[in-house]
Amino acid sequence: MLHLADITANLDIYTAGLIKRNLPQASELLAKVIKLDEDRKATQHKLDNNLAEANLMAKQIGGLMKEGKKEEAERAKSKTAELKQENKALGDKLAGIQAELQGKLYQLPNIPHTSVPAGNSEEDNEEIKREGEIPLLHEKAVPHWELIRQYDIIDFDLGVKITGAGFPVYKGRGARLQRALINFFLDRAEAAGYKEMQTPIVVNEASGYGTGQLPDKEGQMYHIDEEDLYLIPTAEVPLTNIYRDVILNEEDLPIKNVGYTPCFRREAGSWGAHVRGLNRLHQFDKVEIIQIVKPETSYNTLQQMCNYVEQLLNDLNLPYRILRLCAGDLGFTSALTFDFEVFSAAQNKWLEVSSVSNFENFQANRLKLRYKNENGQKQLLHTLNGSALALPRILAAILENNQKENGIAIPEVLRPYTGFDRIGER
RNA sequence: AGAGGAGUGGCAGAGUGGUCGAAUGCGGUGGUCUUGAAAACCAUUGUACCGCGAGGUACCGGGGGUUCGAAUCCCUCCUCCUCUGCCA
Repeated sequence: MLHLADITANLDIYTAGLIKRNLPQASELLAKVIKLDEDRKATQHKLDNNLAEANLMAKQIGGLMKEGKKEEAERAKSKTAELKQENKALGDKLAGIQAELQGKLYQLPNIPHTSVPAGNSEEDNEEIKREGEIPLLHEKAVPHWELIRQYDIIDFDLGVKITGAGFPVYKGRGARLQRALINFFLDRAEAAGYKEMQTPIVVNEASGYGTGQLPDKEGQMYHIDEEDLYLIPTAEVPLTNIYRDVILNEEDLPIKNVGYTPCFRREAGSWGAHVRGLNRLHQFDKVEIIQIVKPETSYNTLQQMCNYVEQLLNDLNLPYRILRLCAGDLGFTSALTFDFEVFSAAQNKWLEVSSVSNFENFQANRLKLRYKNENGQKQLLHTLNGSALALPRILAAILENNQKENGIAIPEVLRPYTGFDRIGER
């Protein structure tokens, strides 16, 4: 959520930022928000004054009662009725204004960083780096959805039987390989100074609002009606909401946490012929890193997190490219996002496996996540996160890129985790 | 899940209708004393909003209600504890 005082102080920047986000009516939207805030202040001021008066009268009545002046007290009481009614109306009005203001603010996305290219769709994303060699596959090479059948390591039909489409069953060496990747990612993160956290994978509404999945993306999350809870679409939600309503000390910073969780996405409407196999699932595993840092260091941190992700891809020996997302493709809460895509050779396709973002204080403002600076003032922090990494597409790329005529070679770094160096015929 | 009990400031813990934003203790911060430290003593110490300021308002688990007035009474939800039941 954008910070109201910041908007007022830097109206031009915010207007331009939202226009870049393809919100041509930004100026009117912000004017409305500012107007609402002014209304809020005026109404609250009036209500506060009235309440002060009512408090005073109540005290006087109390005094009169004590002195035994019952009649005077009764007379004073009758005078409060009108004031009370007025305050009730003012209170309702204030609540209405606040709800409307809150609603408007919730609908405003974060403003893009200056380096974010203009654009409407993924077509306009800027490729800033390409690394690694695209493997030459043998003649009979096939996409991963063939390979998993051939080697019997992932079973979509079983998933359909148990649950439905998009919930695969990992079997034998397939399961082992996935577990190896999870452990590899967690160990690496820990070595890089991230603290491992195991969180709930079901969250309440407040958490959804805290990181920005709610109010507008509820269609993307599975909802448990009975308890009014949501299945997490990413570990970002629980990992970051740990710090909701928290005031940190300067020496606690930076916060660096990592968590492995399953993630659940309804992906309503995004299914199609181009999405096959492991490319898009309703349930998938992901290791997520988050950082909470002082505002002035957050872009260094973003770079550092990108370097970290890059190193993982290098170590897995996967060809990848890095994209700077354009304004139109940028997530609602993000100021700057780098997407990492690996090349899955048999599909001849780039697959997004990580998204590393700086949210600046957008989430922190919703979360009320602050720290006490050296002057004792409370200041909003910056939050960042990144996938490190998302499992299924990494798996797809490993399977496709490393396929030989007699099996699939396991990347060196994973062998200590898998305990085998290839996946062969069943 | 059923029965009972409880949720108060960083922590512990008083307060059951009116000078209570809240006693007291611990902790924190500043100071006195000391070569230094400890102890002792003095002062100070919640959050948010409005206001240039003086100051005002709200907050005693969340929401609603009764009352001139609510931490205190009522309703409701949440959480924790004890006992019973169930269970990985």
